[in-house]
Amino acid sequence: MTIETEVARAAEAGQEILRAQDSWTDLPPTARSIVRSALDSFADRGFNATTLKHIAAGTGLSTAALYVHFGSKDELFFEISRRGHESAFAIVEAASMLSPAQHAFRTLVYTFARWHAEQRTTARVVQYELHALSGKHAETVAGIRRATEQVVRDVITRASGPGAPEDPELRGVSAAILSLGIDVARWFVPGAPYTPDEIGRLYCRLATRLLRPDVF
Amino acid sequence: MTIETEVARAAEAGQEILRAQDSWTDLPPTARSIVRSALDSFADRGFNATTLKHIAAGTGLSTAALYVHFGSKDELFFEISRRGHESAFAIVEAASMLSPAQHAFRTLVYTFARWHAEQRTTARVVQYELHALSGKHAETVAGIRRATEQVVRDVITRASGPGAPEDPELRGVSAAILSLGIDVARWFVPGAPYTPDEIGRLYCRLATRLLRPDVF
DNA sequence: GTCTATATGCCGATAGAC
DNA sequence: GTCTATCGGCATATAGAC
Repeated sequence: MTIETEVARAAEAGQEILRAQDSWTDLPPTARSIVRSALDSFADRGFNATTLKHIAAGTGLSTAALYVHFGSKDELFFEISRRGHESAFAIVEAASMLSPAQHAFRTLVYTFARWHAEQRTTARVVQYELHALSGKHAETVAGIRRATEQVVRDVITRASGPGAPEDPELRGVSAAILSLGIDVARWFVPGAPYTPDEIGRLYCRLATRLLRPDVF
Repeated sequence: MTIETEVARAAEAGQEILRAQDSWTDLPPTARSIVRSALDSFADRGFNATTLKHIAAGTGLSTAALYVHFGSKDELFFEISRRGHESAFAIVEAASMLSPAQHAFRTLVYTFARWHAEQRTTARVVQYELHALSGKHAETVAGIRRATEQVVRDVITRASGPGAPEDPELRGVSAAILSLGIDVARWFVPGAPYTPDEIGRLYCRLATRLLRPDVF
């Protein structure tokens, strides 16, 4: 079994997982368009630089009309951030349940990286606008983040053993793989030298090098 | 020559490079304290959420007094961002001039990663507040960024050959190593499980795995 | 160079008509 | 549910005394 075959299998499984994600289909049309507009602005201006005027402009509504659909700017942001975090958790968890462990590992890396490219606006809000949350909102999101990171670490640990000498770098490797995936949301722009699929495949191969340089 | 010996040599060279960096010693004391206060606030609140009141509070001055030392909030920010970018460029360039190429590579990875941890406030402004720049300011900074990335890519290319089969993943490996270093500024907090030195050494080993899984 | 006082403008949010 | 009009507050920046 070559590495390329394994990567191809991971890519297929990852695409399946990403397809299953729906975004905001439960909301009525007006609320959904507000969310889309807010998400875009939060992603490329940041929370503080985004005004209600920006959000309203993307929908054709007045700023006053926004308050019919959301309680406040803070609550609108929280709802977006929370659902974004849940989405990231869901894809990671779905990958983690595959077997064998090494297939789960590769699928997780592929899916996580590709999500950060494909859902770049959501991912930016999720990863880079945490400071805009406070109090109970911040706690809720922090909980989801911890759960996500735990799943990633578990998958990596399972994939690295048993049957192989324990890698003393395991903790560091986990941190690096998580870090690589998240940072995609910072540098990726549509039309970049890589497509989301290519980023997923690339990181899948690189993660394999990081985890077990001797496997292939 | 073991990998550990090589990492130790890179760490030593990297510390030398970082020691040579001075921060704002050319500014008069009041201006320097304004910069320090602004830097702290920009780093953990972001540019837009930082008010002149925040900056002034960190210095004991009134908001009006700030204007004696800096033209505007935008110019103060630009000066901080520009010098931060120049600092990042300087350490990368210093590492790039070492030889042999593989020692330059390891030292660059060590230094770049450690800088993002140790100078975390500066690094956050540099890497995550680009949106606050516009016009000529944005262009100036973009130029320094391009130069920095070019040096990194060149070092990695030189370290990977000649005398070895060309790695088809070379571009991707460069992107990943740059990405890993930058993302340290996002997740690192003082007192984390790793010290800046440990992060540098870890990333030095991981980068070696990424570049040439077969070398050690 | 630093202060207090203030000009000016935009922000988030609300009131009330339709 | 959407609008126009507006409130109260805080932001950056300036004026002018010391």
